[in-house]
Amino acid sequence: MFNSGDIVKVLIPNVINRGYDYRLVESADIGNFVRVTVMNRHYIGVIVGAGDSGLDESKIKSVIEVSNVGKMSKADIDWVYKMSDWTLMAPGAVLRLILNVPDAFEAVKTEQLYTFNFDSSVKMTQQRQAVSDAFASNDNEAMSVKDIMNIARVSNAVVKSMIKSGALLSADSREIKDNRFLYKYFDTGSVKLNDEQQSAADTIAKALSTDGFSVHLLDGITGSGKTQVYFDSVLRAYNAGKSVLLMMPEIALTAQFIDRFEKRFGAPPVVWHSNLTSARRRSIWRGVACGDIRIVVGTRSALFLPWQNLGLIVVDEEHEEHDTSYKQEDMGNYHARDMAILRAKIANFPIVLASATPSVETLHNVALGKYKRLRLTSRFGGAQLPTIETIDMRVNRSESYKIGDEEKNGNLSSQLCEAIKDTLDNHQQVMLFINRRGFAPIVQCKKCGWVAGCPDCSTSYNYHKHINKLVCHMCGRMEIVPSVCPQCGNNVSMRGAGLERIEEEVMNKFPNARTALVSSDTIMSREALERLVHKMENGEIDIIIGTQILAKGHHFPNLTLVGVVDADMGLFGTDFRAGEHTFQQLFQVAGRAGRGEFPGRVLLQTYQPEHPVIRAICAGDRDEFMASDMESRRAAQMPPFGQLVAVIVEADKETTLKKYCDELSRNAPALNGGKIMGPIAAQIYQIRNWYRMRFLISGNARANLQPIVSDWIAKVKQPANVRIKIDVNPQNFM
DNA sequence: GTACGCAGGGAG
DNA sequence: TCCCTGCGTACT
Repeated sequence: MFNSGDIVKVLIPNVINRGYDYRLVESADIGNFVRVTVMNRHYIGVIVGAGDSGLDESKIKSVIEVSNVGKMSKADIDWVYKMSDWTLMAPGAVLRLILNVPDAFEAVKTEQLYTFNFDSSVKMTQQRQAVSDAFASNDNEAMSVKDIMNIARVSNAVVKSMIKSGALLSADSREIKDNRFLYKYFDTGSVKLNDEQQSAADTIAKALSTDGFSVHLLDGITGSGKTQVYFDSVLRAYNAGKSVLLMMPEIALTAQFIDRFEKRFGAPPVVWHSNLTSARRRSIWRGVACGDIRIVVGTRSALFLPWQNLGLIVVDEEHEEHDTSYKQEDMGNYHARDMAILRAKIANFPIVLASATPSVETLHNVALGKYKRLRLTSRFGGAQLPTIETIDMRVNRSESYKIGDEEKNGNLSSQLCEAIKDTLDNHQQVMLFINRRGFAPIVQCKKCGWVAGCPDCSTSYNYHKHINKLVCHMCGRMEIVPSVCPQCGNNVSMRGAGLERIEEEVMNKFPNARTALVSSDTIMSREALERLVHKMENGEIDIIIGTQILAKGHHFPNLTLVGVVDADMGLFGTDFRAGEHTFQQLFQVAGRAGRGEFPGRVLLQTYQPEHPVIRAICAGDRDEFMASDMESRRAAQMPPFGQLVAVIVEADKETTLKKYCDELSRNAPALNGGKIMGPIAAQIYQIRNWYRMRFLISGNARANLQPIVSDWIAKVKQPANVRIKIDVNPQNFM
């Protein structure tokens, strides 16, 4: 406890900051949020300890006020510094992840708010639908124009026109009541665990009662009942007075899941995700900060809520796919799973990882005895696993089709087409999986070979047919499609196959089938996805064509055929995780088929049926594949047997970049049992008009690479217009 | 991160 | 001479 007149160290977010000293004018404690000025601007910071700068008294400013909006726990402060050590982000930058709800400390502003008029007969466009979805995902709570624009990702013009047409109704600006998330949870007794589930639940219960750190891998295929097992743990921790965080992929936060939660606990969960209104965000943040909200179900950013007395974290589906599209990387380079484990370790409580496809790293830790594995083997309702076969595309060429007089090369082999036909004849549903958005990945001149490329990124443009534009999948830039080649004036052609081209082929070959397209371009919100799931369940769709967005967790009993148009796509990746990622993706996709009373069939179109990944999928043998993948990583000293740190250097001029990289190379430290590789051009050399080079630092599993890297970077003076991104344990190598 | 101050160069 | 721009620095 500090008193008026004491000098305290305040960590400030939004600054490359290790803490500044301020003088208190009232008493406060470590963890209190305080308002201070930095260069005449106001910031909310956190008291992290006694002041130690040794600066002259006259230079030290006073704390403006101590906030009464809860406190940050001691564990969270420790965690911020440990994350900083691990990721090499400044502690202030890490704190920003927690203090990213700027108006949590502001009085409620008065703004004109609007509600959605669900009775309006205004014509629905895709943009307007997105607005409708935005309201639906917040229970039609009144929103400001700014909130609507942010959440629905539409322009001001769309909102204005909807106000004018009466699709949006003016609501009063009102004070948000802060008590709407104060649910009481109890066991409704609606679920009876089977023996296997009960034994897993008991093991976690024991860990909870002994009050120490442990990691449990809840390992079971979809439908094996993992959710009810960890629900048991959630309730135990909650009843013991602890707070509980349930992390899951955005896409899995469905109405179906919320229903299950409510059925088990008598009230809905507090849900935290990226599309909340600012009022809701503030309310939940404050509720968690003062300990009123003790269970939150959310995406990985929920890890950064100001938790009080956190006593259990559940990470459902640990390897959340990174969206490789142009969505801005929201919070720097960290791995949510590892940071969650770190958090549990600091505060000494158990953590549960639930997955159908655990990562190689996690299985390695199981093998080392660091994590405890709890297996669920029986599939609920006795549904059978699907049969998985390959179609060798070297001998089974795809069939062409005609549009008007034009003959087009197809992408679906006759074997796959026949299987589709049989399935449709049986009045069952088909899923076609292709992990590439748009119509064609390459737009090229047939004569001179010119390829349409994004001027700001070193990638080619993708052609998107439904908007008839060229789209850069790196930065999102769009351009009109050239009618002729800008170099030689000849015709351009669309090469390669994306989702939309497959749709064209399907509609041509199966004109009577009802198709639906699912990708991040067509499904803008969870509500849109749920509408589609609904249609699928009601049998209003025969063939669903989609990207990996389809791979996760939906249960379609009448879906009996899954066709993977290009199973090889992930195999040519250059990094050591390519095999694992392909396996997990195909494994999850395959799991979609035959989840009801009819057996499922999965067909993989491939040019290399002998590839170990493809063979492992067909054999349905996850453990076998993981074991062999782990062996090759051991041989190559790749994670988890070795460590990697990527240092990406970016500059707006190539000369600056080269000069700085040379300087770094000259100053590269000697590494005992490791090496520094590079610089090489980053996998994507140019993004948003910045040039990029990459160093890769490797070391053995016990090496402590972070201090070596940070000393190295600190040693070389960094010029203006150079950015450095340090990625410890990188998941991809862009 | 970002505000600010200084140095250098072009326009008047 | 004035002002704009680019770069470097410090922020408690």
